[in-house]
Amino acid sequence: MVSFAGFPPEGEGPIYLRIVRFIRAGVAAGTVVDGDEMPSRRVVSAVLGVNPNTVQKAYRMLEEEGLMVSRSGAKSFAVVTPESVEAARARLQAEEIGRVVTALRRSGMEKGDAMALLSRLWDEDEQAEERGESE
Amino acid sequence: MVSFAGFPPEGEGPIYLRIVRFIRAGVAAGTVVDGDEMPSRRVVSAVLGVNPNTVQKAYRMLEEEGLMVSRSGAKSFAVVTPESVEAARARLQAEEIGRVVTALRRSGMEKGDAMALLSRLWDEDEQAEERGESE
DNA sequence: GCGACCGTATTACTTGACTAATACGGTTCA
DNA sequence: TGAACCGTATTAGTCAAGTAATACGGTCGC
Repeated sequence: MVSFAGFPPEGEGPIYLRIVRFIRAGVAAGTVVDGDEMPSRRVVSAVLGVNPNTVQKAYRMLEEEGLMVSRSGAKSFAVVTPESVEAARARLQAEEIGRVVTALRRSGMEKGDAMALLSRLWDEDEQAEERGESE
Repeated sequence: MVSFAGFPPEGEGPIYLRIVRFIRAGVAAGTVVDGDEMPSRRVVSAVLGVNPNTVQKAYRMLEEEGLMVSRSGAKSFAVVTPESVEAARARLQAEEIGRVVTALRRSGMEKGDAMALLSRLWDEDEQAEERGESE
């Protein structure tokens, strides 16, 4: 059974996305294995103190990513095929960054500048989120 | 006088940010020169069919970036110096990467992985161009 | 000085994202 | 079969961002 132990009580961003991240991290870390039973929406909602629909939203997203399967009325299970999961995520991420790489190179930016810019913006984004997005 | 001719009628994101981008692009492209008079909030609002406060929000942001100056009761003028041009271009580029940073962080990626991915994609894009490929 | 225009501040409306409340039908197993 | 659990759908409440409505005081040219 997939465990939600260690789920950060406070965190960044919407709850349902934090759930998605948590499971994805578990998959990436090997904590979640193929065929693992996922706790029901109601159980997770009780543990986290949120509404079952919030968990449902997360589970739906995970299902669309191919990381779990659900059948109406029955239990849900994790689907972990490391190659396809990693490949799919890497493709999405590469797509995102690829557009920017092309745009930045076209504008005459150097690789080192782009790296530094990414690093700085990453930290800023992190701090902004920790602060609650005000400025 | 800075012109809003060619302002895209439809576009992505909030209106005030599109205005900011439009002016930044003009500064970066040299269309807007130093000391250029900026059309008043009311004039721009009439041309674009939005509320003066929407323009005000954009102008305020441009002022904070050092791209224009405003005095209560008087006209507003563009400030174009080598520094401000560089600032405008940097802002445009930062916006590009900023979107990716948010997307990648939202997908649960670590900073180190993002840096590595950017580095790899940059090299690939470089090599693709050397080979004379087009997209 | 005074009218016309300017930038600015305050307040309220609209919309979408996020979450919750509630109800419905399917599956499982004694 | 029926009780207990499951996933799912519909609807409503909450909150922040974006935009609008309105009013205020400053600047400028006649």
